[in-house]
Amino acid sequence: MLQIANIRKNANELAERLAIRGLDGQALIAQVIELDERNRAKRTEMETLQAKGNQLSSQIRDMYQSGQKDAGDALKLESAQIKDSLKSLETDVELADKELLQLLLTIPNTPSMEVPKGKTPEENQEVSQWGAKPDLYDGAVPHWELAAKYDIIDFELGVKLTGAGFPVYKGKGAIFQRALIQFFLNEAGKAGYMEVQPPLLVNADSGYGTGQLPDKEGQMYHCGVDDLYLIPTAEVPITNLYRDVILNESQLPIKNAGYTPCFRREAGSYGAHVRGLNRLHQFDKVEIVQIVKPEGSYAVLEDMQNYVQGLLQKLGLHYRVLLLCGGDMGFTSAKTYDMEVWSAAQEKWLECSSISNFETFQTNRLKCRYRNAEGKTELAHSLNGSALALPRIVAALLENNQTAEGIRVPDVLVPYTGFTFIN
RNA sequence: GGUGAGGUGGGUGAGUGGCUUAAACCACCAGUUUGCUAAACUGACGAACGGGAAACUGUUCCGGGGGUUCGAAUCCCCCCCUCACCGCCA
Repeated sequence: MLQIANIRKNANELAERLAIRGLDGQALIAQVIELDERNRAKRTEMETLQAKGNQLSSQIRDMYQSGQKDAGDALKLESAQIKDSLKSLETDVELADKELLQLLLTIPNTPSMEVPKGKTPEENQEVSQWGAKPDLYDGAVPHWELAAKYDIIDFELGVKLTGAGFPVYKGKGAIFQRALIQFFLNEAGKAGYMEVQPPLLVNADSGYGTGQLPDKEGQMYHCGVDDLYLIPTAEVPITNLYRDVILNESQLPIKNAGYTPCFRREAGSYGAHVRGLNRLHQFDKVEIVQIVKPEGSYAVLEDMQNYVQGLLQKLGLHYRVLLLCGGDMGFTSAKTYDMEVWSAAQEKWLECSSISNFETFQTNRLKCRYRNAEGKTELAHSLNGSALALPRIVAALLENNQTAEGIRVPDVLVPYTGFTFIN
């Protein structure tokens, strides 16, 4: 959620930034400011009256204590009248605040000025590419066929147990997944991220804190009996560790990493492009999260982005880095890089990581603040990124490394798998 | 699931209707002094929002929501959560 104080102060800049998403920023901001001005006038009126009432109350107290009972009784009447008029003023202010809040909740984060304008994925900017498309041998097939051929991932079995999008990993397939998770976690540890194991179910407050609620309500699995949500990403529980917290400046930057399964309903996305591991309801992911001081947050975004590139390079995967255009960014992000790996047998790019700076958009909701050098509390900036999401990495590794003899395991993973070929 | 006890500032925790501007202690911060991984002393120290150029000032906030009252952390009602014990159980 955008900060109202910031909107008041930097109206033009924010309007311009919203326009990067293809929205009418001027109109939105103008609407907010108009509501805000109206609300503040009302609030001042209410507070003046409250002050008067408080003053009367202490006068009444003094009179009773000095034995002037009649005078006190007279003031009581006046005080009761003030209370009456306060009642309607208070509801007015409450309604006005609610109206403003509702409006603010519908406004997405303001893109950073470096974000390209645009509305569709085609307008994303390719920043860089690494590696080259592998030359596959003649018998090369997509990963879902490899999965069946080597009996490492069973999609039908998952359908029996649960439904589509819940695959069962078997044998070397299961070990391969576990090896990747372990590799990603160890790398994160080496890069200074503290590992956490958060709960996989969260309450509604946490959902609101990181912005999944009310925006993406339908995308999360919900346990009605206990009113809890299955996490769609570790971003939710890990970032919410810092909800309602005032940090000391010396604690920043906070760097956390966590592995969790992720659960997504993916309502409405069916079709050929969801085949195999391309889109699942349950998948594994290692997530990195940072809570930092505002002034350095964009440098941190670059660090995180470079860190994820390093992982892909160690795995030897051909990838490209995209700077998302305004219209393709998530609701809460100010700047997002996507990483896409090349899937050699499907001959297309697969998104495997998304790294974003949220500036104060999440921390404003989370009330995640820190005490700066002057001792003032200030909202921190939050960032996160996938490092990495497993299924599409697995898909790319299976497809790109397939040979007539089997699937070659990348060197960096061999210490974790204990085998060099899936065959 | 049963029974009981609780929810107060960054933390511990006092506070049963107005003198609370929320005590005290701890932590954090600043300073002084002594000097070796630090201690002692002194001082400052809740948050959000509003008004003001500023000094300053107003309002709200003691789990959440209602109510009683001129006045509520304090009294009443509803809800939520936590802890302890018992039961069940990995």
